[in-house]
Amino acid sequence: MADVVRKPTIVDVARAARVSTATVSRVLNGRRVTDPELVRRVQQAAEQLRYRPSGTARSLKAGVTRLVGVVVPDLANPSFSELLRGLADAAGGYGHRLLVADSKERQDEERTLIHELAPRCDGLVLCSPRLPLEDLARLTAGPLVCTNRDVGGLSISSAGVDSYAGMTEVVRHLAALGHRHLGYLAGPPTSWSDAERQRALGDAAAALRLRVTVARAGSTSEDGHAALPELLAAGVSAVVAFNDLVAIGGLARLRERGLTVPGDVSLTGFDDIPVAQFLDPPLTTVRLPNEEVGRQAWALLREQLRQSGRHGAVRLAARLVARASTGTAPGGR
Amino acid sequence: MADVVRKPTIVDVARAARVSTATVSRVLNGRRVTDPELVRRVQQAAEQLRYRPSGTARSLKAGVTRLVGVVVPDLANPSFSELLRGLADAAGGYGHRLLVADSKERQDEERTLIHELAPRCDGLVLCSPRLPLEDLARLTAGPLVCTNRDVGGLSISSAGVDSYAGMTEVVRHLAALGHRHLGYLAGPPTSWSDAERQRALGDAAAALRLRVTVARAGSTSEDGHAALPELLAAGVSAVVAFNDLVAIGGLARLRERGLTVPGDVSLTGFDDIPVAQFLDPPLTTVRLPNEEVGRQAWALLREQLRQSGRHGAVRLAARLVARASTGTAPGGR
DNA sequence: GTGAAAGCGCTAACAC
DNA sequence: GTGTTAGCGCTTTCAC
Repeated sequence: MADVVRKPTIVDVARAARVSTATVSRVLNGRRVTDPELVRRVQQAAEQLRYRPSGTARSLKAGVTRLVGVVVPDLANPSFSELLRGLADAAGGYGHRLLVADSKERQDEERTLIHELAPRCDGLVLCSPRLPLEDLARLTAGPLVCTNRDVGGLSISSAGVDSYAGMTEVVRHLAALGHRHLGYLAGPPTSWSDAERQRALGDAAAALRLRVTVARAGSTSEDGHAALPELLAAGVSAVVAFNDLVAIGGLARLRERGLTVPGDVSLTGFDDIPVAQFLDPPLTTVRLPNEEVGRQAWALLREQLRQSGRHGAVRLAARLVARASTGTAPGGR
Repeated sequence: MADVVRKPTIVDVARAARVSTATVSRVLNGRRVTDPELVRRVQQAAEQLRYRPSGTARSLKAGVTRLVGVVVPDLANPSFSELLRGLADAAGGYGHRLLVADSKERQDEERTLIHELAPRCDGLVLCSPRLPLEDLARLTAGPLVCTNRDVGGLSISSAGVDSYAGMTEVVRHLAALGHRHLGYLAGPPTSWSDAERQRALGDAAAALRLRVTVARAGSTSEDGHAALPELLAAGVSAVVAFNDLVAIGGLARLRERGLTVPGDVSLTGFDDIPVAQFLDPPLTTVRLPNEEVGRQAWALLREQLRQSGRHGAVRLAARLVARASTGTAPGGR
């Protein structure tokens, strides 16, 4: 009448080794057990039964899960993959694993996921959350870190990149090359990073007396490819893309139109994804330390895990990487 | 003497609402509770205490975690991101979440992660595991699915892409264009997918009486960029890359050398990552349904979750996408 | 030094 | 219909 499928528990091991469950626990956790005979019996029984202690039971007993919940708008977006890698590595160093979920850029899904993940984790990292601030405010139950997102005056930790400064550099770079009319291929409407970049673009352009035309694109190459003609029609001499992927789509469209880069039109991206430097021409872009953002997110979460209420904000520098996709404006000086 | 930090438990809610814990549980789980007054009291108490049921306790009671452990060699690799997305989506539809870990292409790390994740999940998905077959065989404890990996005669489910057929198509395509000497930019040495592609390349080339030169590259654009000269020195007329990223690096190197594609040299990738079609020239490659592999992995895992021991194998078709990076061989007919 | 037993937070039989 | 209670698998006092 042996249960064939049931996983062996500590009781089974104890019975097989003819010791108490306490002893099994002690042996398996390296606590002091003097009698070598008992140690041997326990190890042998555990081995033979292929016993694995239940992580759930351990978590319940310990009161912590050693799990970090992560909500991402799009798992397939390279920027988030990099962030995830940094986060996984940093948290892993402290024995914490990642419970990852994809919100597919949808606010309702994001809300649902947050509520579902929170009770199963020690803390949450929300990557570029699309949720409005007031919703975020209601979440202040457990340890929480937001990345690349303004958290207003809320007592929420945040880690991110200084998109504003990065974009300012881009505009200055283009202005110095004589461009007077810039086109912007905008990102997802709910993205705070996009709002931030657009704000920097507007401010810097105003200060330098540049014209700006904005076309709604998105976050993929298809989006950039589709939206670029609108900018061309407006007569821009330089195209600033929300990110590298969008820039790549724009670049393809420019080629289709028989336009050369940077001869006819200059082009910039944002992110400096690995392929950016291998494009033709190599893409002028802004390097974002996404992996480091992930690491910092963990550092901030850890602070809260150690002492609840300790929140902070980290803003990492983004710097312009000038390559060959930008050049002097056609009619410029 | 109120504990400020302690999270409220079901007992706290029961006390506050002056009912039993069973009633709290029933109300919160939508079980039948007739007295509307009780319902109201419970809801109010739960609300006010900001009560969240412990996921750990629920898991322990239920005997399942609703968690799927996933081990990936490199989180930042686009192919894995796509697979992850498909897996997350499919599993999410059944209320399961992903516990993701990055092995950084290291066998020992992979082994460690498997042993750490297994006891915390209902099942495991190993993406392109680098571990030798004999190690894999020892893991046959819980539900397990491997992706893009030969599992020999082991009773392990596997989902993957037919790289062999895909690569065979590539070689035939190039042979038809008159190429007689192919160069291969090989992937990571421990990758089974690479071995499979290389085998197909060898077989097809032999059948068509083509010469093949292999250069060790890797999985990144840098690797392709670095390894390409070796192939040029050998005098190949077409370069076949392990994947698109490697191909992009190779493409950049060809341009640096003043060579045109496909005029002087033809080039192919593998994966059809989103940017492939936007390159100059658009890359001839093999489309891999990575997201679908993720979905199938879940389907196979679910089979095992429903009935342990039910394993299967799914092999998805990969098809050649001929674009402009391949053309007739320079001296060819 | 080892075993017995309490208890982590929850759900579901069972009793009333 | 609601309350009482056992028990999920583990760790860790507390007795002996």
